[in-house]
Amino acid sequence: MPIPKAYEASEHEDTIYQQWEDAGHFTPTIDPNKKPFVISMPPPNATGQLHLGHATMLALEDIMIRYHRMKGDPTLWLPGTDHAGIATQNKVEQIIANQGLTRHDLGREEFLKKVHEFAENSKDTIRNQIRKMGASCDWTRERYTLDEGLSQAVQTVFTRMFEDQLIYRGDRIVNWCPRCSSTLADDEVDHKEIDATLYYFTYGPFIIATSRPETKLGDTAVAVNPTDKRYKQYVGQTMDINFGDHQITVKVVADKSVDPKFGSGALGVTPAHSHADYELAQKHDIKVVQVINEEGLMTDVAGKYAGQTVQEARTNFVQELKDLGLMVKEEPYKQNLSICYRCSTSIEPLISKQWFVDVNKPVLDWKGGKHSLKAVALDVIRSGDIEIIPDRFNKIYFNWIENLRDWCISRQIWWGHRIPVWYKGEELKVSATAPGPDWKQDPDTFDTWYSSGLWTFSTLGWPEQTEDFKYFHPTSVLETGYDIIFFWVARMILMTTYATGEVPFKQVYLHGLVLDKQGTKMSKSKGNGIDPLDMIAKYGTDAVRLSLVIGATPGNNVRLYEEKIAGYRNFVNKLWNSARFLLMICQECEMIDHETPNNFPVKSIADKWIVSRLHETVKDVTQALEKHLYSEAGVKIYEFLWDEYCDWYLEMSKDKDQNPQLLVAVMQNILKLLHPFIPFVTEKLWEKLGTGKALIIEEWPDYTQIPHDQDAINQISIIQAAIYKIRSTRTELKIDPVRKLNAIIYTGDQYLNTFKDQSHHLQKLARIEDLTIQATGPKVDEAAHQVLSGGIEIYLPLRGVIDFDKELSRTNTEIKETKQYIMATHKKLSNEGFIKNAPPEVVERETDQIAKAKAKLVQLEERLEQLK
RNA sequence: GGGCGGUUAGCUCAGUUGGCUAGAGCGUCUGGUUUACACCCAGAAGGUCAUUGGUUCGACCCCAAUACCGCCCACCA
Repeated sequence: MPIPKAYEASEHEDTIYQQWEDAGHFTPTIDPNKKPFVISMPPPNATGQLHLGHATMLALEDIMIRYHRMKGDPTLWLPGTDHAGIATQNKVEQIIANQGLTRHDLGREEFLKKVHEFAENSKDTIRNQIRKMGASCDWTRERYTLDEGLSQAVQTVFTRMFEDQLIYRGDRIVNWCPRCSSTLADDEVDHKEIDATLYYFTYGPFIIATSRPETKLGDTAVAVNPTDKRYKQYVGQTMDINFGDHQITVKVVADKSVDPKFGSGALGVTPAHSHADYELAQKHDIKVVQVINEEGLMTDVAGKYAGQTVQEARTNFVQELKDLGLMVKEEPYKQNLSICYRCSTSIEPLISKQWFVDVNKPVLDWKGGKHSLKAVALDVIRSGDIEIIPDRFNKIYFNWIENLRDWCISRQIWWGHRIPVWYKGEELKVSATAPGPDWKQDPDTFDTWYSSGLWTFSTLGWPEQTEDFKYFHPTSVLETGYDIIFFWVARMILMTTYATGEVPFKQVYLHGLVLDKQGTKMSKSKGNGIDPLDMIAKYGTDAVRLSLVIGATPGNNVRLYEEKIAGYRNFVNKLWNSARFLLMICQECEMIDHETPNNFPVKSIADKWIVSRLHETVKDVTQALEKHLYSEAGVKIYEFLWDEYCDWYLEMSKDKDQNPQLLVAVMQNILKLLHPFIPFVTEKLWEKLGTGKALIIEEWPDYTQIPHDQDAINQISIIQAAIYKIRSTRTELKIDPVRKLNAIIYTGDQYLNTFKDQSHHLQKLARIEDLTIQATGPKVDEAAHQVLSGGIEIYLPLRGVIDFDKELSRTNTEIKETKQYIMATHKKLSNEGFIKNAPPEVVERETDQIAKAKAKLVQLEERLEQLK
């Protein structure tokens, strides 16, 4: 039974996946004699849906994984999910908000139960969606950041850092999100430009400018530039400033960071609510007064404004300043507002007691010395222990690490790993469980990235020295989006080098963002998003995978649109149908060799040609994959299948010298090369055309085992050129494509045998009835005339059909073009520098080309004479 | 303010050690039921490779500057 005419992806994919998984093909065998290939899957958040970013990640990683598995490497792709502290908690808070509830209404325990339920549900969804993408990851090793073992790892690392005094608790200025009621790390703060007002008002003897007048109620200093003559007299003084009945006391300090040209040149310093001011305060020993609390309300310090929101206080205070006649002017001002990366609420910098990781303390044993986390994180890239692809991200990474401040790791949200610290009065103990009665645990949880920073090794059983950890760590490649380089990649490097003394991975491959056809970011609000699952349902996973991989280069964004996916669906169908054709011919002759792949029984020149081209393709694809050039590898095999195997070899096979064994042998190799890219359709076809073993665990082709014959390539190329010429001549002369023509070809001596051997292909593919092939011969009247490079002449006798004026002008045009080419090439060849400096093979090629063009020109000119 | 990326056919993009007369898919046009595939086949039209200068025997590719588009970091109150 022939297979159906069109490939219906949805009918096969789930079954095939199930077969792979049931057969255990995703689980590697540990072999101490072999070097493993390992990827830790970046864990999707346990919050819901697979999006195109995940799809890209899965497609690329699955290509790497399948390629290495076929190469015979013990290959581990470890999947999992991330509890995603703030993100997940926010999601659930939104859900209960619909019932008019807050997490505080439910209480910690009850709320966490709800989040847990939600996350478990999402995990199921995500797991199935990862399977839909065809990801061949080892589900037997699936992990979740809140698993028992991973929590153990978190506690162990915290304890060790605490003992190394790398972790400290202290009052520091932090980024506070009033809506999340939590701190955020510096890189978890986004920025948004807004139209704000810059207020200038009288402030004792100064006029100061600020966009946040309400914070001035918490000022403890005024800073001026040391060179600023206007204010020199005040420096060092302490003075009281009155706003009506409200008084503040400020110290006047000089600091060169103050720009005398901005505003009035005098800066009101609010150490508790600005990072920059906080640093000034540290430097000049300035008092810190908190005027905004953790709910975003004014504190008692603000006097009559106490209890008001920041916004209210601003409006009211501005009004009061105006009433008092203190307001000097208001200017429109572009302010770069800090907002929360999870809920877009405006961030309040404030002072809070939090846990920090010291990134500058040299406590880490690394390459025979003691170094800071920061220093090691820089060293691993500088020394090449870790390679970032593309390497332009090195600079971005260095810049971030170099400017890294101590990392605030405590969060006031509930969903996450609890900080393993207990208090009893003034006493403090680090312990996973209560050290005894009356001890109270720190209410805070860890920054999500603290636990995901351990992902490559916590998932392998660390802190136990498990067989998995010893064998599979460090991992080979970390593949992820460039938008996550700071959040995650940098954190993994910091945490892993500290905890294990190893790098987490040897290479980092960064992919770009998926954008729509106009190049804008896809988002729910814009409605321009493409749901990968819809596309899978419509076009099949294989097509979706190709559309995300081909045309994408590392670190660069890709645009995705439905027509593109449809195009790759067509490719998948093309493959299906070429296999269908093989099955039709092989069914009769039962000639499929299931036993000895890579046996290439060549008979004809065309056979030698396709095998040689297969050799080149296997080589190109393999080398591209080794260099992480996935798009290029995909394009190469795409073109080989469609343009050469189908359009030429298959067509040539519809003839007397059909060679079914070879057709199948080549197809088997094509299926292998394509399998990492489009695993489903290739596995399906392998059932019919393969060896009986599953394709997923077949051996990757070795091009050195495939014969290569340059002469066969040259011979077929010249035949193809002749066929192209005849076909285009027909179109130009508007000859009915169905009509058979006669042809006379003068080949010269070199190609006489080639043309004679291949005459049946010429006849068939160029639709030639009577074909005369000779080395030379007389000019033919009333015929279309074409000359191939090298002087091979083709006559198509068309008595009464040829328009001689047209033929004349066509010949003239071609003569002109050929002359131009000869002149350009001649110029190149008569340039001494070229002969001297260009590689010999380039010079040789040019010499050869000019000779061929000259031969062609002679023929064309003779023809012109004849036409006149 | 600092840094990065992009600019190649109507659209989306390839073009990795600088060397054939710059390519593909989609779209357009002309034709086409040939031993698979109309999700197909054959052919055609369409490009001063953003601009200017430099290096080189030779530049889409390297360097410098400019313009426009996009992104990241910093945060001058």
